[in-house]
Amino acid sequence: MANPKAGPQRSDWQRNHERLVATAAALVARDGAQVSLEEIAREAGVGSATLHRHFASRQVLLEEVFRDEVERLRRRAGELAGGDPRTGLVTWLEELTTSAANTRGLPASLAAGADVDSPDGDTCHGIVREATVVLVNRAFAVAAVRPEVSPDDLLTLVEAVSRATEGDPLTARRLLRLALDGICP
Amino acid sequence: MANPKAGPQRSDWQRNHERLVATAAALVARDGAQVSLEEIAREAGVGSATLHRHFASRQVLLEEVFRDEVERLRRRAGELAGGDPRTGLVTWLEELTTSAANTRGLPASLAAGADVDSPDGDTCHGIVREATVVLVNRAFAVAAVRPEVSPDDLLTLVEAVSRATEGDPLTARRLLRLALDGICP
DNA sequence: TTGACAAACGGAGGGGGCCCCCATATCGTA
DNA sequence: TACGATATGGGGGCCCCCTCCGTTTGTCAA
Repeated sequence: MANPKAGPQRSDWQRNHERLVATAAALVARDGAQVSLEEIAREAGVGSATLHRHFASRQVLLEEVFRDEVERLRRRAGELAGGDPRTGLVTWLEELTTSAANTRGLPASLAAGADVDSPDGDTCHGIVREATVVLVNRAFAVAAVRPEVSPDDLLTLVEAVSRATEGDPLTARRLLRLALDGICP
Repeated sequence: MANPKAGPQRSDWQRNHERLVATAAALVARDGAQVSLEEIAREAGVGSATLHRHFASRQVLLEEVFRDEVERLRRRAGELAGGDPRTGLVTWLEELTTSAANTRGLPASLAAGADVDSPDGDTCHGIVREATVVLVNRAFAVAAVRPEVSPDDLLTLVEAVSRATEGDPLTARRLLRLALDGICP
């Protein structure tokens, strides 16, 4: 239904789709990822059946809500992959954490996306994961990261920290630095 | 209602209270902290009104469900406060993380408890927090921890990691060690 | 322009959850 | 045993998720 490969849809379909995503973005930003789907439909001026026809699950809707921000992050990772591997990875993890802590609902959505078994490029979690893998591998190559650390470890850590500090990017950033540097002197 | 200072309650009150906590413990262990309160009441053989009369909120019920495990942890912290400050703190954080990751619903309950403004000794979060403060202060005294690290930072980190790895204590432990030691060599 | 068909819509309802009201039942005691 | 305080639970209100199905709307060919 929300299939990007599908042919041209009717104009009302497209209009409603956009209205739903925009409304969902606003309400998720205000109330978090658990906001009522009924309320999103009401606010968008469509019946709840329409919402469910467009998005098979809450997660599918959230994926679309956060797609732009995640695309921005992906491009940023591309930039960082051109510079110093160590700085690049650290900056990436910091900016990812800050973005997630700043974007209500994103940490929960990224974490939920980790449990879906669709190709990496198809989910927000997958996109972030691919970017992280690239930057971690570059850091590995110059021994800037402990060898026993995996990209998924780092992702779990980032998602955990940003979820625990949702709405407080400064604390999120501080906790991430703590984890990166270690607790002991 | 669930006030421990209250005088002797009627026997049926006490019986139902115990049944509810025991049933809640079983269902939370099976399904997590979001299990339906109606189901707990049904399974315990009481009306849902009775459940709400005994526990003003889900959080109050969870506090009671996890009280024993948290008391066990508190005692363990007391033991650890007698040995080496550095080892004691690290062991404490590891065991706390492992316990939380192993106990379905506990991470969520601890995190939720952080937002309640009741005295530290009254909530599971508060009890864990007091224990952590003691051990962190001992570690501070021998400079075994970076001075900019606060007990609440460590708690947030532990709660975040254990929540993100709920049901997988090995990963929880690995991620905690990572954070304690730092990501880079 | 119009007519016909596929595509899309939305109200309504079933199933469930949370919480509370109040008529009823039970416990402890005199 | 009878009485009053204490505790119970069914049922209802309200909201949520999701689907069915009768109705509307957009599109395109004639």
